[in-house]
Amino acid sequence: MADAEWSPMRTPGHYISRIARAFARIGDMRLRELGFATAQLPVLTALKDGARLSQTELARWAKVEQPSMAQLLARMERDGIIRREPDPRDRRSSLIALTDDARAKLPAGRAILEAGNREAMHGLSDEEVATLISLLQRVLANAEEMERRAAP
Amino acid sequence: MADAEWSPMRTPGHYISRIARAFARIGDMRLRELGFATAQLPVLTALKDGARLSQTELARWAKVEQPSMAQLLARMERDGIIRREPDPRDRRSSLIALTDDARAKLPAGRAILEAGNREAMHGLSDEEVATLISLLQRVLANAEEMERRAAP
DNA sequence: TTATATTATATAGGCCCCTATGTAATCGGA
DNA sequence: TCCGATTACATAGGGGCCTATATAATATAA
Repeated sequence: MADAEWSPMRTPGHYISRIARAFARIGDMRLRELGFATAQLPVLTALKDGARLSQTELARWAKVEQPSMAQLLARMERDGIIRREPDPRDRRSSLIALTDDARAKLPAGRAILEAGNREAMHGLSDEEVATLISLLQRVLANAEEMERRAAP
Repeated sequence: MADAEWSPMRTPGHYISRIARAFARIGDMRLRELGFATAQLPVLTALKDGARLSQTELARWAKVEQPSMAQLLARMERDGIIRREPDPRDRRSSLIALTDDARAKLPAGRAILEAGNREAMHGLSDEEVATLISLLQRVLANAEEMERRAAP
């Protein structure tokens, strides 16, 4: 940061950040015709078989904070992707389910995403993809450990 | 997306997205004491030796769109990190430079980030880190190629 | 030299994520 | 049973990224 030799632009973190943004742009562009977005994927997969989950359960599943999920669900409800039903067991909570309309589009969405993933891994052997996933899992575990130590 | 077998949560893209968010949270938390943020790193490194660059040059260097850089620079100017001077050669443009105050904090910021990078790569051999970087570079190249083909 | 690109910023509008905090309902133990 | 702790959700405020579009200044070509 004060030395010409050190380059934070060639660090794994910076590559990861650029790839994350690029994947989001590409996925969102391709899913737009179906009315989906990449941020919705965890919700769509959690609810795909007709399951009904609470907002908190969805937030935990998607690994985002509760207010992030609240906003995402608000947009998805506005766009007709999900529907809320009161939870008979807990008056604080609602159960969230996919609309039939959204459910009907899931197979097309899945096809788009699988094709995108294949393109993104183009030129990498199966073994290299497995290596990449394994290294990413280890780095993610390190990051989570760093956060755990900072805020127990 | 409609099949119990397929899990978009175990895809390289999703791991990458989670790592990117975790790194940003950790880096921002640690840099806060200096008044810096991870999004500012490309700007800080580009200007560290007293260089003066335009907004467009900084956006290209940081690999973000021009309005993103405009907003980032507005926050950095508000926070006393950068200063704008009119460009004598082009009245549309300003030249952006670090304040002395920000420059004085760069070595501390660099130390924080280098320590964070080491922790994030904990348990990975030098060779594994090199492999990870190489795989990420190839995936990033694929992603950029996908965007180039979609919008030439 | 004048009309036409092209370029540098600015601005508007939106998505997605975060922290901090408030409110209401539920749970658990004295 | 009743009260304090926990839990579910809502809301406020902000960072950071994006696309689309407007405006002004510069560059280029007929």
